[in-house]
Amino acid sequence: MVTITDVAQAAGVAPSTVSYVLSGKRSISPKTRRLVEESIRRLGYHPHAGARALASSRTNVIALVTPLRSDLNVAVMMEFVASVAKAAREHDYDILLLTKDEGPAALQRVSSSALADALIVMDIEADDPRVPMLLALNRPAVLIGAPDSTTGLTCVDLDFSAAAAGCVRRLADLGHRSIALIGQPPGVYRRGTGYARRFMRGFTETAAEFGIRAVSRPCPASYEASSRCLNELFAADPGITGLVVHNEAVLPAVLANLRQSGRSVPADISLIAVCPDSMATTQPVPLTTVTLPAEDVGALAVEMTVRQLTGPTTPQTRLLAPRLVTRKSTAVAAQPESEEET
Amino acid sequence: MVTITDVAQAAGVAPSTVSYVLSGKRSISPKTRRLVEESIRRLGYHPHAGARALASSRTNVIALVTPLRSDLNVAVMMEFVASVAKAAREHDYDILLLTKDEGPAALQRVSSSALADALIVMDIEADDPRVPMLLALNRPAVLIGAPDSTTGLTCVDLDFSAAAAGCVRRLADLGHRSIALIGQPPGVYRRGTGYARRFMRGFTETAAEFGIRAVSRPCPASYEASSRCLNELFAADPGITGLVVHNEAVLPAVLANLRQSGRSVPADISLIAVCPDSMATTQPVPLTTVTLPAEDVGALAVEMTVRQLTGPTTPQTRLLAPRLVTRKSTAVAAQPESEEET
DNA sequence: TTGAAAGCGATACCAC
DNA sequence: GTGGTATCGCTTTCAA
Repeated sequence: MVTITDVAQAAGVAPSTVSYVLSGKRSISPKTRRLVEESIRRLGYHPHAGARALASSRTNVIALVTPLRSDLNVAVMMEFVASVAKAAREHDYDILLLTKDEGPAALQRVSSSALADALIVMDIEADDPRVPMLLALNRPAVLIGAPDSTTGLTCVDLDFSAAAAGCVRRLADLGHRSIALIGQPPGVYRRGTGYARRFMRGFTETAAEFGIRAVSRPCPASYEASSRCLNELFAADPGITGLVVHNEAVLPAVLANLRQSGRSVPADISLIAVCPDSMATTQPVPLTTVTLPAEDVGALAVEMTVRQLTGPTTPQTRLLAPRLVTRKSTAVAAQPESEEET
Repeated sequence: MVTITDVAQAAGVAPSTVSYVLSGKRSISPKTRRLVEESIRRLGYHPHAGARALASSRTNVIALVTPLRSDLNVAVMMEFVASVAKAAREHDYDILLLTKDEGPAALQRVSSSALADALIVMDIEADDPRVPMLLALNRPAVLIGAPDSTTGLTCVDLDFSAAAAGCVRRLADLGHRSIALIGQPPGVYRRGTGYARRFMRGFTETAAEFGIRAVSRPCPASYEASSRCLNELFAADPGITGLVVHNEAVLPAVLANLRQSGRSVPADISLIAVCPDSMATTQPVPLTTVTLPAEDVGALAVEMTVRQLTGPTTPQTRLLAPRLVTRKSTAVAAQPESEEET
């Protein structure tokens, strides 16, 4: 193994000098710098992470806590994880992967054993057991998502409320007066996962503002459930012409159902999906979607983490704007028979 | 911060004794053990990972290299990652997450800086640039997947060849004499990703053994591409009654296409999909699938890693058997008119 | 601008 | 069965 001493000897300087060249914490003569850097490269020196952590109390590792088994939104989840991983590397941090099932104790363990300098925690529930632990740990932390009470917490999230509002506004602008939302599986709301609730609330409220009828329903991830859900929605309001689907898994099922029941998209029903772009283009009709800027969220989460690591910061919650991408599943509402044309 | 010395003092023993209680590397009197364990719990002691790594040259971390951005098989990928993470924790290891884009240099970095004791590398290509690096590093490593040459490597993978054979056999048993395969996107084959090739080869070869006609085609992940692909397959052999889809992304698209072209599943076409169970049940017809035992693969990869860490082992490649789950998308082939009934 | 040396918190060897 | 202590490789203070 190549140590700092080896490098120092090769360069004819003291180990401390090598350390300073690496850290940039004091000025080094150009000549010495050259010498040291040369030796580092020649010997293929990489500082020993453990030794460094021990001496400096910093690991350059961020723990990422993510719900790996959640069937919901696997693709979206993955995008978050990927963007966090990428952003972390850009700041010279590595990612230690913890799963949500490990619970609050895992946070404790990682923090106390100095495995990571900071934590990024995903899939936050309304009353998440990991939150009090996080607060107690007193380590830099960023939540992706937000619990009911965000006091003392730094949170980043998509503005799901705005996403829902955007969907409703678009449908309203197209002349739809009766719209429906197919939501996430019931369990997601039951657990109080923030984004699902916020989306549904935003949907209902914005519809109210626009004075249009809106019904919504959670929907389990199976074909039958989605048929049932769709039927219930149309039973509740037969005049529905606009549909928002906030449930990736049943997206193909919903489209198949609509077709089978003789409703064509977008002629009869305008549909907006909340999903990654990749899913939008593998459906029979390219879907108008609200895209969740996972890339930005990940980058921002890392940035806020690094900022906390660099100096004191004040807790804040930042909500990112969603993007509405228009494709071919939305159209102007058919003229209702009751209204007369001028 | 609570150190081993604090615990030792609280328990009235030497630090080394605490260390031995923890590691079990020498016998401890029941009384001392109680005393020490008590103090550990009371003080909430967790050994400092860096200090431990420095003194013992072991980190209890496994680096997992995974292609986070690959659009293909996100769900399946995630299952692998999840199962590796879970299995690792069961062996008291943590996971350091590296992405494939970081390339071979990342392996080098992680190994040289002693961030991890071993590596698990996913999504291996025929001539993967990470493989020579892995060989050079001389660290315990397990590949999930396999390159062309596996000399000196420990690999775990699904037996995609057997998976394909299983599909063909099933279709043949049901009386289908003309079958087709919709494969992964062309890029996957071009990169020489082992599993895709092995599946396609297995498909063709087994069909030949059974003396039935088989055509296959890669398929890009878009609706249009999948229509085109389907058309081309039927153009190549209008008599196709059995279809294997080894491409999650276009699965809904293929089903929609079949329906639109008036072919019903399973009456006219028997379909077997290679995908996670969750996708099988959100389609209009519950799909007969070949399920990839991701859970087992992850567990086995970790186990083989840990074994290497524990003692000397001989390189070996292990292929796991796929599971064929019968649902409702497969049926006995319609009696061809040309053959007469007895 | 650089060097010497004291820790950081464990492990594991050597004594007893 | 237990204790003392050198050691791991690096950072950072103190001195020059």
